Amino acid sequence: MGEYPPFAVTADLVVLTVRAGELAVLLVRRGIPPYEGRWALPGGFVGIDEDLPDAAVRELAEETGLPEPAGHLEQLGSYGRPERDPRGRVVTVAWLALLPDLPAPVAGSDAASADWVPVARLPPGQLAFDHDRILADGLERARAKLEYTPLASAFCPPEFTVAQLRGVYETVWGTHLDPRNFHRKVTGTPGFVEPVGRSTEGERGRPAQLFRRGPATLLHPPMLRPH
Amino acid sequence: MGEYPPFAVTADLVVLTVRAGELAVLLVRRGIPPYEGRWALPGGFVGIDEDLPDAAVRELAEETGLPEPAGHLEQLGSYGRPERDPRGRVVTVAWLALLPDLPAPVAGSDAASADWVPVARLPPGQLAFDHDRILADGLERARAKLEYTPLASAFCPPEFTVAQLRGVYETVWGTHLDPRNFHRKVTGTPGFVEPVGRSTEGERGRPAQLFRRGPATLLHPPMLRPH
DNA sequence: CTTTTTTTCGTCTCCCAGACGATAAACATT
DNA sequence: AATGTTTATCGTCTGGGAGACGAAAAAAAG
Repeated sequence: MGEYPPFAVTADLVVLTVRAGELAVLLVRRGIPPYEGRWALPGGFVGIDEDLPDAAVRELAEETGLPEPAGHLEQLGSYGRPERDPRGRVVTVAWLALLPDLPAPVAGSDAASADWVPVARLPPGQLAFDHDRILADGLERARAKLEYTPLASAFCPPEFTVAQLRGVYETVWGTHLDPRNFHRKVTGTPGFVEPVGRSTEGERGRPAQLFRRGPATLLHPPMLRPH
Repeated sequence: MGEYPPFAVTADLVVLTVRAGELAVLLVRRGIPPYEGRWALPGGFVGIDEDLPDAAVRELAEETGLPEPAGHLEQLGSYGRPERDPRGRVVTVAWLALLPDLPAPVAGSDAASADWVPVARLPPGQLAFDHDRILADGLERARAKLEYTPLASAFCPPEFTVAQLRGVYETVWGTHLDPRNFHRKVTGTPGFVEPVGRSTEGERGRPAQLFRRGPATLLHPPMLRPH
């Protein structure tokens, strides 16, 4: 067997979190050409003996500094326009990660500085390579998945309140949800959340019951976006 | 720049159609090692200057012999376990195609024989490489997408009846649907189908109104699977 | 002690899905 | 020509869930 065209394969990450009421994406400032000084999605080359999910997990750990946070990671898609990287023919396998707000600051292991950037304040067309499109696809995927999966809890710490979960939906969708109907829906959908037995203390207002993630993998019926 | 690990990149296709009341997938019989004599998904190497969707469209045209049928093509995902191809490190970008039943027989342009194989009669573990998993993922994607998109019409000819469309749902899902509720749902969902003004002739029973695809890209509310 | 804030429980209405009766319009059979 | 068979299409009824709110409960803030 013989002559295949040689490609480079990378793993790029769309890492999303909700912090301070805003949906934020993890970006790195590029220190070398091409696109020097521009924001880019974190990522890197896949090792020659490395499986694709392993490469994504490795890059995520390198970039966030955490071993394996209790978030969610799934393949988003592959992008390989011949001109997308001026250095050569590079196909990237993009991944979508949803993480709870990290208490530890993001310490980039390599020299490039990494930071959370609120997506609402990110002007389009500013990212390196075709990362604008990859980010847009990741955002759309995340918004859609909140409807029919319990993945909103991936943005929350292990124990959370219904109001926290509602805040995730409101931030990701950019909409307002009725607290009473949301409460009924979440607690009434089997397997979505499980009561932990304790309540919050020291917060404002009436203490809220604490929940953890339920075993459900699909929401039946789904949580529909308003309008 | 310089030293990236070299990969080969292929485009593999899960091409589905509904024929004779069965869901069938397009498979090729491999004529050379590895996996000689086994069924495999059609596919081939991506050209060094070729965009990924272009490679998929090209492979689809080569394998079906048709220029660009009125079906649907979307990226399914990428698969790249290091041991998935004994010839070397090959990452494949898999695509899902939904086509109407082709009047022309499938004439494989290359020596390998291609044929439609009903998925129900395909024992698991029989496909080359990791194509069993890719096929399973493609089937699951297709079944799920019928719920919230009008993509069932991609399995139909340009003009079709409500009963034909119902038959697609029933064979893909393997369920029975009530003809009256289905008719109300399809004709009542805006943008799903558009009446063409004519009716069928010479068929059994009362003539049925002909429809064509509507402009909707998403079904609101979705067509839910029973149970 | 009152006000404010937030959680949580109910109620009411509308829409939609599922179950199913009834009618319409063709062909097949006698 | 009359009748039966098949399939399409329209209607009706009922139950569950979503959206819009009212109201009570349980804490902190003033």
